Amino acid sequence: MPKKRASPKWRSGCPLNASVEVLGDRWSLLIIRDMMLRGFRTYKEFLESYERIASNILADRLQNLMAHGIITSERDPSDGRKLIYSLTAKGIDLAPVLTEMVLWAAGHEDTGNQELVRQMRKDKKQFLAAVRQRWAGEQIRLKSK
Amino acid sequence: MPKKRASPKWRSGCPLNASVEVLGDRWSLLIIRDMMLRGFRTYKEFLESYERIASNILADRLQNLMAHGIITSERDPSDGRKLIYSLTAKGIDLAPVLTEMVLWAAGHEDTGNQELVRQMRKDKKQFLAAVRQRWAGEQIRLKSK
DNA sequence: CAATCTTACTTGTGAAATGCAAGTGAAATT
DNA sequence: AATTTCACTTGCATTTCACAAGTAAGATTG
Repeated sequence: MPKKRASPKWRSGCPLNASVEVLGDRWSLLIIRDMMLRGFRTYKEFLESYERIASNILADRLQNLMAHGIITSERDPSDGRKLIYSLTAKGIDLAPVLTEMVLWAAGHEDTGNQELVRQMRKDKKQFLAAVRQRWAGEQIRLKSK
Repeated sequence: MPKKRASPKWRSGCPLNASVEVLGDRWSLLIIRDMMLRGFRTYKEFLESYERIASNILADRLQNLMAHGIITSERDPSDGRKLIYSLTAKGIDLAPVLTEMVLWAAGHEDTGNQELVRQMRKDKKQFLAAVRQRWAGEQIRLKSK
């Protein structure tokens, strides 16, 4: 179900172009990966992720993802400093995109994380269902502290 | 089947990161779309594609895609000025990635090209088979001129 | 409850990527 | 022989990115 355009105008009406304009940079999809696969939900967690995004870029990408309705944020009720970021339905729907990108690279590049790849290859549908399941509750997991 | 790494080192071993490092810019996937879906095969065709890539960026992206084994090039036997670009098997294997990106955007953004989207939604497998079929011959189609 | 620490950012600055216009050389066409 | 086409380069201005440092609000500590 198409919605109003997030940005005033696309370079073109091609849906692939729209995806590229929203997600075609070196960080956005990694942030989504961290949320989807690793359960990261705070700025600090993203900052400390392996690829070492710069803090200003992270702030910018989070704003962008929110502006496009892919994630939302809310205060952590148990710690007023924290913002908890969540995937929206639109964000969760990126799971198939991430899956295919992972499988492509795993098949053609020298990469690691074979466990994830095995799981994705074994049963793509089930993997996607698991991601949806994980985010279905939408309750904020508090750190066990 | 993992191969030797194209670039000396990735930011991380995550396959998603590898994909993002190779394809995570605003043009590479559009070039692949033009080849895969529209049958474009020359520099001039890419240059004149709707989104208007700059000539120096196009040259750079084609080099990059070749360096990563996603496309190859050869002289047009019937016109020594032209280079004919072709997708490799690795490039063709990006079809599922493109498909999911198209379906995601078509479902969540206000985009056009509904015919393509309908076709992809109707039968994803068949659509992928058609792309493979189209590129299976690997013969150079000469312009009917 | 004041000092310190955490968290989520900003700000400043240099480096790199991008975009635009114009040019170049080899091959084809007229 | 002159012109056109093709696949790029080159030069330069603009934008984005990256790194380091700083800041303000809220939480924790002694």
